[in-house]
Amino acid sequence: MARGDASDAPRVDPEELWLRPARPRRGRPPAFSREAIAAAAVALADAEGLGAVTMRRVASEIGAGAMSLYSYVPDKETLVELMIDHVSGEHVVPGLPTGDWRADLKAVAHAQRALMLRHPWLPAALPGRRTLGPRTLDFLEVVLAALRPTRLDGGARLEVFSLLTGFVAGHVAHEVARSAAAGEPDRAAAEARYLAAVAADGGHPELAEVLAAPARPTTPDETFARLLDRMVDGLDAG
Amino acid sequence: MARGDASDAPRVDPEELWLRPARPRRGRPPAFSREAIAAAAVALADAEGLGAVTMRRVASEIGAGAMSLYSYVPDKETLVELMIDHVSGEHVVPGLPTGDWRADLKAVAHAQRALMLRHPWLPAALPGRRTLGPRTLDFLEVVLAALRPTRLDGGARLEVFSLLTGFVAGHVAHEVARSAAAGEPDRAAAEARYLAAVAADGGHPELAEVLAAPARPTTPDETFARLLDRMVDGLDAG
DNA sequence: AAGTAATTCCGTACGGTGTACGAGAATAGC
DNA sequence: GCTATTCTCGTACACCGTACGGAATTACTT
Repeated sequence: MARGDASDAPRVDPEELWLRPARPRRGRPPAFSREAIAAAAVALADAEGLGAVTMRRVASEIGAGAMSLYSYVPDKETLVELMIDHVSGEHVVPGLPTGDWRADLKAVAHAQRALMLRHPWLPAALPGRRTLGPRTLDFLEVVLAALRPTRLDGGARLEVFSLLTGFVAGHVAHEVARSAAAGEPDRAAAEARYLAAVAADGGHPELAEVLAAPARPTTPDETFARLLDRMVDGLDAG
Repeated sequence: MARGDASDAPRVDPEELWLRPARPRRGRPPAFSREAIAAAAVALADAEGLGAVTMRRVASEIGAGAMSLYSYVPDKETLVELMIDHVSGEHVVPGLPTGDWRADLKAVAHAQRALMLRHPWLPAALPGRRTLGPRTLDFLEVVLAALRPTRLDGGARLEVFSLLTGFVAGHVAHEVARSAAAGEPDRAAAEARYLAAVAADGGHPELAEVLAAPARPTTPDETFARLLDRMVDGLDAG
């Protein structure tokens, strides 16, 4: 990110954020809802990228004044948190757990990837993550249930969850960047020339060999499935 | 990231960036070097976080006017690229390959983690990555060499490299966030209360069980090593 | 020696960002 | 009706990346 740092922010209380009282008894009634705001922000990010998600932009999209958002959200960072949890509601995998934890884990990972391809800004937004929202916790719950047959202890199961999420996010980020680069043939060609030049200097024989070998075409789906299989099959059942 | 998007940027030619002519024949001689600029930016990011890295700040740190940096770098994004490649020179793992590719891969991953702990902004900066700089290519070369005994084809070896890097980055990002949160006991307590409240509502039995189980203390090093072993041991040689 | 082209240096300025502040508006309880 | 409470949002500020253009400095050409 060229994003700000994560080391000095005045974070928000997750209790305040996620389990807020249903309605204040007094005062002017809110004209919008966090749900609606999150939905608008997500739509914006989907259409124009995370960079287009601005307080002013989101507010105007929803028909509100710029500063009104701050009644619902203390921070822009929190808005992003809301967005993440909003889309997290989408990846439901019906029929889990099946008892075959490896298959379940793979199904979950495929759902995560589908979600991230649908919302390409997600992998980039995830690293700054603060707390897990309710939708994300629902998802966590499913993964933990799927991992029950492994007899891993609680901590280890949480680790596997974050390992899996991190893997998928990293992979999809790569995938998205790659497909974006493919849209600009000039740049792709320049990059290829650069790598070729490096390979030609003799200092990188392994790289040269890899580049020289004809890359047989594989679809992104196949590549992901292959890597995922490698990873999941290697996980020890404890 | 709450960072800008990666889908519409006017990228820079990697040839222009990385294999620039040694010196222009004419014109005023440069007062600084990309190396020095990158070093200053890295020092800044190490000390105050990636958010403190602004063009003006870096320039003043080096004793230059704000706009002078644009003679060396077309973009702020490119500056970050420079920073990444600058620190990539640090993770040398002597004596590779040994022939035991799993052990080599683990050693490499540990070196990567050490690097990222030394430069906590790195995991956050990585997702926007454009091209691989020379230092990073040196590192890639080592990993490819280590993977030679696997007889994986070139594409698969590149995949393993990015899988490994992504895994380490994701894990360290988590680690850094966690240790930052530990510095604010109020927030950590609030988060714990929030999770306890969610667990208490009965809708997340698996989560409740995990939270109820006493977490036996493990060091971050152990945790990382365990996850890494799980992953690497699972990689197929084939 | 003089001129010209190339390159770096950097002050100024512009549009855009997150958000602090505070004055108004709308509601509920007393 | 009064007051407390909450949402609304115009204005303002500091800061960001960077476009622009003139001054400074060098090397090549003549």
